[in-house]
Amino acid sequence: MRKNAFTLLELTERLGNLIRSEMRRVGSTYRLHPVHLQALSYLKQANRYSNTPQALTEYLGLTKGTVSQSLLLLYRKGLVARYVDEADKRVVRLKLSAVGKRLVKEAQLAPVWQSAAANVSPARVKTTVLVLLETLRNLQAMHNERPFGVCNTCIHLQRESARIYNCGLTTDRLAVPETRQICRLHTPQ
Amino acid sequence: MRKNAFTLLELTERLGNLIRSEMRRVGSTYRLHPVHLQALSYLKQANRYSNTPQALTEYLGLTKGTVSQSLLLLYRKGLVARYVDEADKRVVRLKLSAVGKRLVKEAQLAPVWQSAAANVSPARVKTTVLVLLETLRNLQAMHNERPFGVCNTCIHLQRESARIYNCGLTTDRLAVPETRQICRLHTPQ
DNA sequence: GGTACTGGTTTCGACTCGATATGGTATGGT
DNA sequence: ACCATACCATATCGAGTCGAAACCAGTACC
Repeated sequence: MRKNAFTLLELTERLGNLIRSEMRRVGSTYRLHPVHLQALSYLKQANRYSNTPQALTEYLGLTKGTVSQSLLLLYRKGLVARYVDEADKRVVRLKLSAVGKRLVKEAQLAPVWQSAAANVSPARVKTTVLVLLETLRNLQAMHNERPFGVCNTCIHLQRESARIYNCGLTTDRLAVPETRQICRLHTPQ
Repeated sequence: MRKNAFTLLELTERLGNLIRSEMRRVGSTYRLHPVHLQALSYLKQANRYSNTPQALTEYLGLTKGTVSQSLLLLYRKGLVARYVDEADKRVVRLKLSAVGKRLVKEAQLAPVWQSAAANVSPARVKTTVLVLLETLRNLQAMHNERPFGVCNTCIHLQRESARIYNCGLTTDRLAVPETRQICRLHTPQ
């Protein structure tokens, strides 16, 4: 099915453009570009290994210089806080400010999508999600990119007891809410 | 299934970003941005009602000023030709030059996608395509945007005989290859 | 202590993008 | 024939993206 793979590409491209347009529209209220909204949304979800400019750069697929610029803008607008890491003074830790968190909540695109996909059967949506996910993983693997997932689906997550988790890679103890965040060290099972 | 609709949004967004990155990479060879490649690819497929700056503007979801700029760049690089319409001298007709056509062929992303989706069963890919298409149509309808499809799936296409088609909207006769092109007047059945 | 490496920032130039203004070109009414 | 209005496209401006390359700490290794 070469033909359908091509259609898939076109559709995703088109939907991607639509999302961008929508982000532009929503973001213009705050004088923010799509990439800014994406950065904020990422930072809201990023765990402690992933809240750095470096991680954001990998996530967005841009260069570090570019991301540095965008972060500067977000900082000047008071949407993110930056502080240097104690252990390694080269790395900068990023955190959403209260205003930033509120903005991410306000600027959601999700509602529009929910109604757009409302008439599709849950089973079909699920299939779609799985297919897209597999395609995404494959593409990322081809480019040696990190998959960026949550701990539940990570090979390194170890359950010690009911409420205690460990990361086998960093040997850190993880709080339960933290296992729902996005990690740049994520390795799919 | 609110949750899955949200996941769908995230996945599409991520795949969209990946496509953009890839386009940036491919386009950098020719000093072109993603938007330029998209414009060229669109012009290659656009039928006679849809090869204008206006149509391209709607397709890309940008403003006419912006698109005018990008077209100027493509023109200066000798990738597209522009000439004024005889019937209505306000409108400009766009056409890929030989170089432009060659470039579109070279700068394909499709092969990468085909291998990325190679292990997914055709039936599942088909489901995915249908779900995404429906979502796209719904989103476009919500924003009063044009769907931009090919004649096969258009309500206005009339078959007169084996090889003769008509467009019921413009009352023009259509050549067979033309019915496979993208039309901005497309109305899904 | 020197050297290589790494995370981030800065600077530069080409380009996007929306907003606004402008100039041709139809169209419809009087 | 004339005018107002709508429409298609272009031009200009300013803020910002984006990659490339230079640069500047800290860190790690020997």
